Amino acid sequence: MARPFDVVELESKWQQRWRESGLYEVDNDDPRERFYALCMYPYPSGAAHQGHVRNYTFGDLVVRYQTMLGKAVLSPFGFDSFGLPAENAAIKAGSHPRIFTDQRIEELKSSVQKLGAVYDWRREVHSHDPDYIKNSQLIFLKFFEAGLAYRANAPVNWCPGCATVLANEQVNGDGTCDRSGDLVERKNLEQWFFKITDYADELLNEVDGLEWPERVKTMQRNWIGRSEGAEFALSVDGQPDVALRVFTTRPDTGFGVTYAVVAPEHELLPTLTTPEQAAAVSELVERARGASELERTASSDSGAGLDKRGAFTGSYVINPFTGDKVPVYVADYVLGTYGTGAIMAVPAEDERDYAFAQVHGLPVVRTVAPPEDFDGGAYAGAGVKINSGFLDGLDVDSAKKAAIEFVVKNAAGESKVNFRLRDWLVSRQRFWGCPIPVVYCDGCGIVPVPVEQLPVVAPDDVAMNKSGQSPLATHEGFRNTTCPTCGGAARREADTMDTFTDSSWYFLRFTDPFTAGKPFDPTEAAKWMPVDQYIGGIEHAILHLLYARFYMKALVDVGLAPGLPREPFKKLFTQGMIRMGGSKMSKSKGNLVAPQQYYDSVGADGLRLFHLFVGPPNEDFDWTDQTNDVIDGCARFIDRLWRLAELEDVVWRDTADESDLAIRRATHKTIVRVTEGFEKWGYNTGVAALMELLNALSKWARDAHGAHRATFDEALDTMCLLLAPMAPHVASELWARRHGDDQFVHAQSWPTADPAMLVDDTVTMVIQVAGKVKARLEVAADISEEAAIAAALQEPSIAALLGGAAPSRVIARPPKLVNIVP
RNA sequence: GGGGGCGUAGCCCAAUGGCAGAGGCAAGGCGCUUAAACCGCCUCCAGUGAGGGUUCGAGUCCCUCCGCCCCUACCA
Repeated sequence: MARPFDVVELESKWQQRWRESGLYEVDNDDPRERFYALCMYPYPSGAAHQGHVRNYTFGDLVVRYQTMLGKAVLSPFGFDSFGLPAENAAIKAGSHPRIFTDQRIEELKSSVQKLGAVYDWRREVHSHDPDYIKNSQLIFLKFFEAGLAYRANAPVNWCPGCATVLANEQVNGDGTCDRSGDLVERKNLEQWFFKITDYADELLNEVDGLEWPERVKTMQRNWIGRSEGAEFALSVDGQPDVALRVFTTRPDTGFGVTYAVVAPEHELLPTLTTPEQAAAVSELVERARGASELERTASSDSGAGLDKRGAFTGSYVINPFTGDKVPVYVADYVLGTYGTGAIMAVPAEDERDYAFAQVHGLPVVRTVAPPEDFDGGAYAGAGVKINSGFLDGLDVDSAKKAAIEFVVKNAAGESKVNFRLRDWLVSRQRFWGCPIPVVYCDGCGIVPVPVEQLPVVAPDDVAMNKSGQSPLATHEGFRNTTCPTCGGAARREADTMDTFTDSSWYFLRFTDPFTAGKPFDPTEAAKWMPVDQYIGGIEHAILHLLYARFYMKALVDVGLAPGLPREPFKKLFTQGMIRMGGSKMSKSKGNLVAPQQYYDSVGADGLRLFHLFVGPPNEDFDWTDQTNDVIDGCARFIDRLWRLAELEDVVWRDTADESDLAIRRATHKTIVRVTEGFEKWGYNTGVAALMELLNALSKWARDAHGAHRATFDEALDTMCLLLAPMAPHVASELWARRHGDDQFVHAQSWPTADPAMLVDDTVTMVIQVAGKVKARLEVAADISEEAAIAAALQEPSIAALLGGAAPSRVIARPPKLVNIVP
């Protein structure tokens, strides 16, 4: 595209001037009202792609807009610089992940700066900086001290491709690794956990008060997965010392329990298995152990394969409600990790139990009367209790309460709340992460590394591999140490922490990156927290946001963040994703579109305007063949504005006339529309409003009728101000050309509309008959209801339609509409 | 299976329950030009996925269905 100015030169000039001006460097004691705007800090994967562009454009808009509203806006940037891709790349290249990472950081930083996004770079943070590592470790030790970090042998998700353990959150629904796509295996290992489950209730309850997208809030609630019910014991027939504890959300269905099921991992399974059934049970257990999650969850609807996925143990338990003996099965549809790992099965009121019962020929006893027209198997809805002894006639909710009372008295029961949320497994058998700061001593056990010895930093000469063993474990110099307590020989922990631990507190470090010796000074952090506006992708709706919320609460509780709010992010905005050819634009899909070519042609401003204009920010959009044309269109808008500002052959009039009034009104209405766009994340309509104003202004200024200077200046200055957050470079340049080279448009106040300019003298009033538009009338804007009705009825075409008959009803919404119902 | 979102012109998208069109892209035309591009001006195009309901009035609210997308899932 031929541009009326040198876009590359202009943009780099202003980027330099912003840096030099320090306009967006804010100090913690800034007297202005504070505002903390934050985009999720990125993993440094190389030069920016359109997803970054979109993200940081929105973030920059918030920063520049809030600044023009007179606030001190904290706008920090940093890098989530630990992680697998760098380690894998280093293994491949035979180099060190730090080299790779630092390179990528420079690339991403440079392309973000070329976007014209402004940050307080003095506060830049990298997760892999020794200082950051030290503080991450200090937090770990505080968690350990408080009992929030613990070590346990646990079945874990092992990804053979990544050669590491994964958190539950990193395993896909089909049992594959979120990152590599490999099938995840189950292994028992000694691992470090964070006790996020201690906060399950708080994490759930406080979701309600967050100004977050409903969708994200729902996802958080579902992930935490609170279920209310009862836990009680089933006594085992013939084994008086053994009881099988089960959890249910439907204690009211107790009379319908026709069998029980334990998970293949259940500790009582050997006790329950009779010699006759041993072969069948062990076959089932082997199958379940070897089976991937994928196989294990397959065909759950159809019931196909269920015969092979369950086996009778040979034992019976007593249904405490009926006193009946019911068989105990082992089946892989019951999970060892949820509830007690055992269930009471009620085929009549649970679909999975029903499908299993059908296959294994187990009886079905209804305890809730289904609706008359019900013809399915299990009925899980509301209704009246039947076949349920003392519960008969009750509704489900009352019956639940009564049944819980019953099991409390008769079956060692209690009402119980279970969560789907598990403790957070933070150990990773990888090199490029924050080392876990503990040592193991034969005499003293687990010993935390003393704070004054932090950070524990990995040596550079570690052989990285994918053997599944932590690379640090192979480095004798690192591994062998002395016990801080007894001075004897000890071994360092060789695992590193999940990188989600780094991203769980970086927003706090940003508030106070200068304090040494601790993660942040609470009084400094309290000046900015919580983050007023957090911006990021929907892909972080569960993991990152949940972990960060947990960290915030835990940091307060362990005393590192006294006085700070327990929720870190007040408002959250999740941007829509960019699709291309039907799938998400991503590095792994190889369908990235780099911004550089656009920086060179339409400029960052043109590209920014495109991302703002293409549609609502929270909605996805498709990058198509037509997209480049639309981007050109956005640059064309900038060019048209430029030419108008530089237009020389305007006929200037000395006095204002009616046409000036129209332009002034258009100008002030545009202020309202663009401001609303900023407040309601409707940038697309804001850009459209600016285009509209430019069209009107351009036509008016070029007309032989001529323009009045003050009107023109007001309109053009207003456009520069409104565009300052959206297209900051060209807005800066035009402002400086109009007001002097030392003038910054971004140091100006956001314009406010004159209310007098927002009302028109006359309005087109629509006259409807029975809801259909029949006539239009130009009326005074302040017309009364009576006058509007009178005018409508007097309108000849309306009078003719009514034929002299009195209308049965007239609805007037002056001055816009009168609706006559004949 | 559960949850959420979307469906308006050839395309992207606007419309506090009140005239379906603000803006852009594409297409076509005119002007400018030796010509083209650029630039300026103009034109064209849908009755809102389907069907019900509420209302004086529905793209908008409610219900059913269709299509596409995202998230989630043996969680007892």
